[in-house]
Amino acid sequence: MQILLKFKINESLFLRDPESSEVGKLIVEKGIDLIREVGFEHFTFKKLAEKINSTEATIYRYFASKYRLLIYILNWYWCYLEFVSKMSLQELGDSTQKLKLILEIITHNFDSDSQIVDYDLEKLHGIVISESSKAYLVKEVDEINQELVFSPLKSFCQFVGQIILQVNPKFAYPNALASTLLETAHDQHFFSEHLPKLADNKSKITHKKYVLNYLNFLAFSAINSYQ
Amino acid sequence: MQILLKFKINESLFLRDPESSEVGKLIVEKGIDLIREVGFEHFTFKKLAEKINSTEATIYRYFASKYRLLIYILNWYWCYLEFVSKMSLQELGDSTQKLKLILEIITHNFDSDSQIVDYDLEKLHGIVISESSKAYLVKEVDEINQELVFSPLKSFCQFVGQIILQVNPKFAYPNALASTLLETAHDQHFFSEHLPKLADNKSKITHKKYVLNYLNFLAFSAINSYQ
DNA sequence: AAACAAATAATAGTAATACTATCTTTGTAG
DNA sequence: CTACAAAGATAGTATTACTATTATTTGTTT
Repeated sequence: MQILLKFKINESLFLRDPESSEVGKLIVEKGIDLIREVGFEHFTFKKLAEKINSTEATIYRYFASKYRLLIYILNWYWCYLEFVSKMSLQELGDSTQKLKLILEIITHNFDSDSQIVDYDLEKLHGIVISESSKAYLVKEVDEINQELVFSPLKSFCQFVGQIILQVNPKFAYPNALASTLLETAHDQHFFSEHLPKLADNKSKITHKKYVLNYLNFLAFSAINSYQ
Repeated sequence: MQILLKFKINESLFLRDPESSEVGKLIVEKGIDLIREVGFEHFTFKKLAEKINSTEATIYRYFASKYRLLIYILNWYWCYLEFVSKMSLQELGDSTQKLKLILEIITHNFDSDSQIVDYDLEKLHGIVISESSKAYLVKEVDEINQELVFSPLKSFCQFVGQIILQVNPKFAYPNALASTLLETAHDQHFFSEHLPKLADNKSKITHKKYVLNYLNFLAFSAINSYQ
């Protein structure tokens, strides 16, 4: 079975809905490729226009800036995370097992990925690891936060936070731990790959497996420690 | 007593040593102010030149790019962290107390700060919170890492890792936990201030105190959990 | 089939950014 | 007093992040 996911993305992120046309879809799809290839700092609409055989002006009719395109892409990803989590969790009754599954999804140690055909999830994961914090670590964070563009991220973290509370109702930091696990998943993947002294991936396991093991340890030692 | 700290910063980060002249010192000092004020994305050498009544060309004689200046500033900060940690820890015998003190230093809940007069540590802390991950989350990370510009960061994390091992010699993730604590200190401070739903600062305590409490909980529940 | 609007392509242009180059002035060391 | 290095003043280039204008294509209605 192939699944095509469509999420309602905050309309303030685009000028014209990229899902509404072929060029629009190309902008997002090849945008992901290009950001991945050159990094967000070197990514420009001009280069993207060349890649999709279109023009800068056309891309600007969809997105006001490359920054908004990045947040659009991340919004899609955060919606995907929450959707896949909720779908996969239905089968499970035990909240500990639920949290374990969420950590698998966060670290991309999860195979439902292969059935989803919208965007290349591997490339998307690469962007999320290196670029996602650039979405909020900006001077304008409070203004853009008012536009609700971080709602999907908050929503996902609060969903994870509720499952953490199911595991231990007395736990004092459900939202903080949820966001810490997500951020640490990105950081440790990046460190394991590029700055290995900031990680402890000694055995020759994959970066993903290493991160999954570490997150499991971190999450459950925190949750199960008596408050 | 007033303390003036001088660290040996990696020479590949500058073209001319900014410590060697008054303009050089101004570039770093007012650079910290300006990055703080406008954010790294909006920070330019032209604006900095105006602020110090000098010219772009002069700044370029010290630093090849604004990016190198940022890493220079972060290097100073990482050296400061390790230095202050090592100094303060001499008095303590208990390794648990040592780690607690390190968490105070990381979160800036520590008063030796006031005696140090080189750079404004509060402003520096602000930059570290919002901009430090931009130093390594770039496409060029592997090349610049070869220039050893991340050595002070790695050195500090490994120092903290060793103390973690003193607390629990069986602990499997000393370096990962050290880097996680540092990054989480920044993330949670930022979230508590700007995206509070990603944190759990319910009571009306300061961001710093909240982060300190959370880090203490996170660190010791991880370290004391049986491997 | 003609008429229409909407989207896109093609092109040009602007202000700001990230530099590089050159030439002059200034301050200090021998 | 000379020399020489640092800094100032000025100019210039390529790229970036846009905005604007016009022309062409495309799909839809009548």
